[in-house]
Amino acid sequence: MSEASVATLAAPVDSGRAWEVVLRRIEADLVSGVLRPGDHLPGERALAAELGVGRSSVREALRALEVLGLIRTQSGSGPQSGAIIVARPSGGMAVLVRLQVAAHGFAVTDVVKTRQVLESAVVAELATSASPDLSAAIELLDAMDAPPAAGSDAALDRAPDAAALSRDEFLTLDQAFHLALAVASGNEVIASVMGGLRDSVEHYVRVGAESLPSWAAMADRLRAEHRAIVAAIEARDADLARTRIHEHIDRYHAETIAAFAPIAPSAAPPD
Amino acid sequence: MSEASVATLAAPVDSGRAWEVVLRRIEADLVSGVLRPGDHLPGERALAAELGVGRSSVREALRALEVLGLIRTQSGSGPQSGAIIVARPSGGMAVLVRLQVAAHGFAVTDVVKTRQVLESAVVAELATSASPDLSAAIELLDAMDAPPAAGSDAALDRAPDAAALSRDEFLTLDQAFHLALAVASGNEVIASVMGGLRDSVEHYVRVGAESLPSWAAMADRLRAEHRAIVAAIEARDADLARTRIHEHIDRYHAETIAAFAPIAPSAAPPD
DNA sequence: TCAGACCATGTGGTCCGACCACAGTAGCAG
DNA sequence: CTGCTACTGTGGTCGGACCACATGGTCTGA
Repeated sequence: MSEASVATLAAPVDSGRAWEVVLRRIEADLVSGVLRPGDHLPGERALAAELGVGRSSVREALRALEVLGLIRTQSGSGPQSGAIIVARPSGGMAVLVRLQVAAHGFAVTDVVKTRQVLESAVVAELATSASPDLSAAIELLDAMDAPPAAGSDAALDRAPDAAALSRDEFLTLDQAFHLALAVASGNEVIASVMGGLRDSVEHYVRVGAESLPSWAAMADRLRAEHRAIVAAIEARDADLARTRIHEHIDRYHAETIAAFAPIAPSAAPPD
Repeated sequence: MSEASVATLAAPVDSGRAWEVVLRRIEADLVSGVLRPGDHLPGERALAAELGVGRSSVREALRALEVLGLIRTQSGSGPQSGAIIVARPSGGMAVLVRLQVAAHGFAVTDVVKTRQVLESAVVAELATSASPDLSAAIELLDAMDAPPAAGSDAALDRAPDAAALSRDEFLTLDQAFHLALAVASGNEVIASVMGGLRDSVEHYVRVGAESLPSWAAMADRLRAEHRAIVAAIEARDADLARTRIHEHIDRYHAETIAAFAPIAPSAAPPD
């Protein structure tokens, strides 16, 4: 069975493209348990020889798996090199959603509405959960509050000016907070989809944030709303948590995206 | 213009792998509106020359886009050949989730839960909508009822009298019904995500359906539940609609997926 | 003996050239 | 005008070649 030099010998079922053969094989190994998260895939050359296809085809399949977030590749040698089955799903869904939004020009309002639906469910789930672990989310909130003089070693290199965090830093933490809630709810699927949706409108959010009359005021309100959401969860008030995060997202996008109204590609690339 | 062999001319920023450059470029064209659904991408050779990368790298990027369900490729010549931006967002999400499930990245229960969240929101939205257009969904329900005592060549070894539709036919219509509800709610993003999630567990559903003691009974119950959901929407009872579709999905998967695969409760790890 | 430089090895990343199968299309022959 | 054929362009595949990189062993000098 190691004789795989000629396709006619080892491939009774061709089933279309060569890279699909590779993909199918890897999926089969995944399902059967031969391959597990953390395992190394055989080298590209070995895989090609084993399956009787060219290395190019193997690479195309590997590329597909990589964008799906299933594997991670690394050049060089050593235990970290090669293609490794990724344990935690991350990124793939985000890329997918972002590209589909880009391709279909899905209305931003629909994306926002979907976020509301998902995040409402997340906080409601957390509020009705026995002992939700909000520590990660709360840590992020603390980081968003943190004045640079707080002694946190993470703020060592940051200039201790009046504005504690830049817009980008704040928005990154904000994104992480929302994601942390989803993760805390234990549903990786929702977390992944949420991440993708957020990514897909990220550009609009950041541009919109630039044109706010007062970013500091906005940040303050967001901080307060975040705390209120967590408080509602901790108070086991699912309905209140739903309402608060719904309005939180509503206002957030109303004041950023709507700020520069038409989504029209204003182009104007700086360079 | 054809001599763009040197990357320094057209690529001031290298940004890692060559195929990522291609991916980024296509995404940018998608976002900016240069590329729209239905459009043809430039040929692989042309794209390679334009971006100053090898054709292999272009192909890897195209492969990524293809598994993501963003493009469709076709050999030969003519208007249908080449890489075309796909109009309907279908397949990509299904592949992603299926593989992640296979790699133990996603729990099937999480996929099901996410469906419940999204579909509950959909029916609630429809129930509170002024004049929801359920005609498409109802047509599908009628088709599921339809007893085409003959003609259905798919019912080869099935009892031709009692079982009107084969399992596959029924499940296809079922999928279409759920999707029709999402489309009727007007949120394409939710519809797209829902479709992908449903597709991704389709395999498990079909296998599970094989082992049911009585498919006819199951089909009857599903039909009744579908009608009940529509009735709740038409009665403008959002809460009832939510409850009904939630339980509908619950039972559906409880009797199929759980039938052959003991799924560990995600929220309650044994400890 | 030990530390550092050095090279052999194996990995993915990339490019290139070649060939194939396929599907239209233009052109020719009838 | 009709029908067939050859051409053209597309993606699909393959094999080889080279690169950059990281590791691990070996060699050399102090």
